[in-house]
Amino acid sequence: MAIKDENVDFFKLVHAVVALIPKGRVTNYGAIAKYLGAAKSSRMVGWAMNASHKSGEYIPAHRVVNRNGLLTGKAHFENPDKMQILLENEGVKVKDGQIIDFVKHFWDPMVELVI
DNA sequence: AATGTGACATACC
DNA sequence: TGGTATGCCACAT
Repeated sequence: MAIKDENVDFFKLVHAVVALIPKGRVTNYGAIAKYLGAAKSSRMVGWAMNASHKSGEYIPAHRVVNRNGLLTGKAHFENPDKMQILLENEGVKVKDGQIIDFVKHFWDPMVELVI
């Protein structure tokens, strides 16, 4: 216990960024990865999301989609439809698993968050 | 230690 | 215009 409390895992960073995503906004894996300084680790972001389930905190993974604005991770939710519903509930229009006007709703941590 | 994996991204055909 | 292939890096076994 308390041996590696301050251990900064990549997951933790990803969780932190995802948790900072404003309501009604969405982002993609690459942007988060880039913000963390690992632009080529976009896959790790998705991996972190997978671990977010085990994480005690709530991670709005539904606000994270792929570069195409497609809800690729919906299958990993408890209910695949829930991801779309959550987004629509926040004002993000989703059609057939894809975000409409993804660019409008896009939230770039590099821009919104001070580096 | 080495191999496998993955909720992506990019390039090529 | 869409499928295939490869890169990429951290975590799991």
